[in-house]
Amino acid sequence: MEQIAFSPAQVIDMALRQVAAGLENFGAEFDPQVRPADPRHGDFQANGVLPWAKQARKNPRQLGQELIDALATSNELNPLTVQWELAGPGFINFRLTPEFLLRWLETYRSDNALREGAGSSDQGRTVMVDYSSPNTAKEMHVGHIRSTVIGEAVARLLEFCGAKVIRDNHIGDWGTQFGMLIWAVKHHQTDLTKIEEVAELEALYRQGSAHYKSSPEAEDECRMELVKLQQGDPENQQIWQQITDASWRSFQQIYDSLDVHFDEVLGESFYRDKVDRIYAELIELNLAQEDQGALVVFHPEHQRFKTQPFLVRKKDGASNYASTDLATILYRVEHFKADELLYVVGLPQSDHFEQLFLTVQKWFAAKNYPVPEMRHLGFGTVLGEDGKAIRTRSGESVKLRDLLNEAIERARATVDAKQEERPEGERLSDEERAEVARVVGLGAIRYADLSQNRTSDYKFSWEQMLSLEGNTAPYLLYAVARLHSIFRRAGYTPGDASAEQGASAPEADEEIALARKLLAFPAVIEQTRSDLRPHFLCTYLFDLAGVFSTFYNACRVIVDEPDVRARRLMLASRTLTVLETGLHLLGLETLERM
RNA sequence: GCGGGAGUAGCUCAGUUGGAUAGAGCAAGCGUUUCCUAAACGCUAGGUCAUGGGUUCGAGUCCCAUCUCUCGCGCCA
Repeated sequence: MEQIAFSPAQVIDMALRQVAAGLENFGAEFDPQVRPADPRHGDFQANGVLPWAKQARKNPRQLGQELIDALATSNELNPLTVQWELAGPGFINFRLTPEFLLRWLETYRSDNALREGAGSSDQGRTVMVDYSSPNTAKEMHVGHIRSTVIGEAVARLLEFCGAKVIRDNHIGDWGTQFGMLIWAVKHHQTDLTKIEEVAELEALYRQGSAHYKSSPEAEDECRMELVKLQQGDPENQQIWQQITDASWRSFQQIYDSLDVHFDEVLGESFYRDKVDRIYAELIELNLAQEDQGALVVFHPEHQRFKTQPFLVRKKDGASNYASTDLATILYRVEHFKADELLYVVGLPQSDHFEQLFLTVQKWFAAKNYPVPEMRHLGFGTVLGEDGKAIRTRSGESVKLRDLLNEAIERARATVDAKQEERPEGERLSDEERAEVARVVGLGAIRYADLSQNRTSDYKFSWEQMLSLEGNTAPYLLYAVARLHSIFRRAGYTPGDASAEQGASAPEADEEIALARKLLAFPAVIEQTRSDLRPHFLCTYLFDLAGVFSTFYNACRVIVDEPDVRARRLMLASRTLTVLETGLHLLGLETLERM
């Protein structure tokens, strides 16, 4: 039996390339541009003939005809699994047959099967994802949610595609604020080991900062504490360590609730003894130069960076985030053998990363170090209802913990309201309601963030993200819960092969539409992976849930005809699997009841 | 001043890198439940894709200009 490929689009793409390579009017460099198509036209379309014809100054219809004729005689594609035709100005439309849809659905029946199917694309690749990155002694706020949530989704996606992923939290645990903090700790006899909330550290910081500003002598006192810390004074070192530990205990609570776990937490302090080598190599290679007392890198070939400096060492000799970021990249390549480095950091820092990557490329090339693929996964700002960066009424940044708690509370209110509408016997227990509220509330925040294009700002709206309608977590979670309910009632376990025994190929319009949507999953994963924009996956899951609802409304699943019932159970089961797999990739938990 | 990002339906947003008649959701209006979760589904209406030029078989997407908003631009990260 012929093997069923995970990605039909890829098979079509390869077949077209193969055929084109042997044709005089095409060639090996022909890119067929296979894309998912509007369902009216087919499952996939190849657009590549048009630009090719344009460049060759030939008639696109004629070239297209030549290509599909050759495809027909080549045996690259089996006409029993896929049919094609030339359309419009020169598109080639491909339509998968119902028999193939059935066989694909029989093959890719579980999360594991999907994982295996997708897992070849990044096999053997080591990717480090740098995300979340809070500063110690400071509360995590809304600004961290995007980095944390997007970073986690990206990490999961890459794992799904077969990469070895190293999650690294590059915390801000070194800097001038520690002078003030240490001073405050010493003058308030604080027991840092008892601290569980960063808020207490923030209070200390405010005291230290107030003192710092009170007089020139006070300023010197704080600065002295910083100098002692930097010189390795044991007492200050210990206080610093305790501040870091206390901060981490607090962060950990949030990470636990979000199910985010890091493989490494190598903050700025980790690299402080690794920056001297950076200075030395950059100077040796003539990449860096002294300028106004500081060490800077210019990029003469770059419009802006020929004059806008990349400042790698301050004039007082101290390192900054440019130097530690450079040291970090070297470490990630030398120690972790990373092939790809991803930075989930806000878009305002794009200049920094552009300069950073440019510098690394030149430096590594000159030193013959392997140059990793580096990408800044920038994201937009979270805006309040007024369209400005989100703040509390008093003008402070919104604490992440408060945000998460409020989401759960609001979800709980909705859960309770919905329960009232149900008959007595079908209501959830108090415990179940709490669980539903937790999953829906946290899911809503996460999904609202991920379903938005990463690079654009987005408006934070409780009403919208917790809405039961539209492209939201509650809608999708409900679709999942409903599917579970179907199987409970029918007395089957989702994915149970015996329930699907003897399934016939999809027939009704709604069945075919659902099957085709399910088969679009591989292409969506590819697209999401290549751009690392989770909202592609979100849009797909929302569409899938909608197509399923239409199917579910039109086609009764539990019917008498065995083959029809088997195929509908199979469609329902696959929808459930794809929805759950997708939501889990995004970092959402799913529910069996709600 | 230089540079980045953005401007698509009343609102919130998609639009797979130049492809087929620009799509969703909310809000508005109409309809569907003796039937597997109505937290659902179907239908209607809603557009000069900021503005003006240009490139070509073809532009929301590319190039130029203009307007508006926003964010960066030497010792914070």
